[in-house]
Amino acid sequence: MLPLQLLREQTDRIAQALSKRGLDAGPMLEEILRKDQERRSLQAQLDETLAEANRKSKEIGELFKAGKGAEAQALKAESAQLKEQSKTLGESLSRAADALQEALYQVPNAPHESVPAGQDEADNEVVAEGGKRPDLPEGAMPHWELAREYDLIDFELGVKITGAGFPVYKGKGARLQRALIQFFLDRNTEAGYTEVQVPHLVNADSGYGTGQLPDKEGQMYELKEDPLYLIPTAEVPVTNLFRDEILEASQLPVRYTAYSPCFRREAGSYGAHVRGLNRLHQFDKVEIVRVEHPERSYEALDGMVAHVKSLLEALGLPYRILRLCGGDLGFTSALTFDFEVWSAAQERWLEVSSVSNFEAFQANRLKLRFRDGNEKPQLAHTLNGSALALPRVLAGILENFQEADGIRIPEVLVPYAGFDRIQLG
RNA sequence: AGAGAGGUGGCCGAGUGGUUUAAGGCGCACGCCUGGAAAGCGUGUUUCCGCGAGAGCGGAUCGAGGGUUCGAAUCCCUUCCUCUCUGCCA
Repeated sequence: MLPLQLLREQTDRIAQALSKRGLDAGPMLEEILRKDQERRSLQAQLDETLAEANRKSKEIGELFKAGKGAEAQALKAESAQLKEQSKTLGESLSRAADALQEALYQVPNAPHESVPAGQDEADNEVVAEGGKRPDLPEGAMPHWELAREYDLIDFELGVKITGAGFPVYKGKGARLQRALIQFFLDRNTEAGYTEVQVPHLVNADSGYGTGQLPDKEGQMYELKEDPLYLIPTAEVPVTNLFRDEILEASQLPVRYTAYSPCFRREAGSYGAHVRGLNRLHQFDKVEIVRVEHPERSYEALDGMVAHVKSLLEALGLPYRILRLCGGDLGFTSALTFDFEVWSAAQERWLEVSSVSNFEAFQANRLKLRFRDGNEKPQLAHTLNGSALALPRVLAGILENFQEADGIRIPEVLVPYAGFDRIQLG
């Protein structure tokens, strides 16, 4: 949710920025400002009425104390009338406030100035490319065939116990997955991120805090008996650690990393592009989250991009970095860099990380602020990124490092995995 | 899951319907005092919203949400959480 003050003071700039999402936000913003005006006017009226009622009540108290019961009775009647008024005003005010809130929820984050205008992923800007695409041996296979060949992942078993999109990892497949998690956590820790373990179920307040709610509840699994959601990413619980918090400026930046499974309904997805590990309902991910001073958030974003890049380079995977265009940018993000790994056997890019600066958009919902000395609290900036999402990294490793008689394990993973090759027999 | 006790400002802690304008203490900030400091003294110190150029004024806020009342931290209802005991359990 964009801070209202920003919308008031920089209406044109925000509208301009939003146009990069292909959104004609002008009328929307005007409507919000009108609703804001209405709310403020009602607030002023209500405050005045309540102030009057407060004065009267105090007077009544004093009259009673002085033993002037009759005069007090007369004032009571007046006071009761004020109460009636304030009740009506209060109802109007909360309706107006709700309407404003709802309208604000509809506005996506304003893209950063560096975000290119564009409709969809075709308009994303490639900002870097690295690693070497392999020359695959004769008879190279996509990862889902490799997974079957070497008995690493059993998709059908997952279907039996849960449903499509819930794979069962076995043997070296499971071990490799665990190795990756630990490798990422270790690297993130070395880079200054503090490891945290957080709940995998969150309440609705947390969903609102990071922007999964309202309107996108269909993307999360929801429990039937309790008002809880399975997390679609560790971003939700980790960022919400700071909901309703006022930090000291000296506590910034906050840097956290967390491993978690992620649950996504992915309603409406189908076809060849979602085969194998390409798109799942449950997958593992290691996330990095930062809370930053507004003046340093873009510097922090660059640092996160550099860090994620170093992970892919350590693994030796061919990758590229994209700056997302307005049309492809997530609802809550101001600037996002996506990382993609080249899937040699599928001959396509697979997204393995998304690193974003949300500026004050999430902080505004979260009421996440910081205080510099004796200054008034102000909204912090939040950022997060995957470092990294497991399944597609696994797919990339299996496909890119396959050889005629086995699969080579990246050197940095060998100490974690306990083996350097996957082969038959 | 059952029974009981609780939830008050940055922290501790008083407060059973009306000078509570939330006592008192600690912490913190500023000032006085001092050669400098400590002590001492004084002032200030929740957050959000509205009005205002500002000083400031007003409203809300005692876990959350409703209610009773002219008036609620205080009484009633709902709900969340914490602690103790019992039960269950990795």
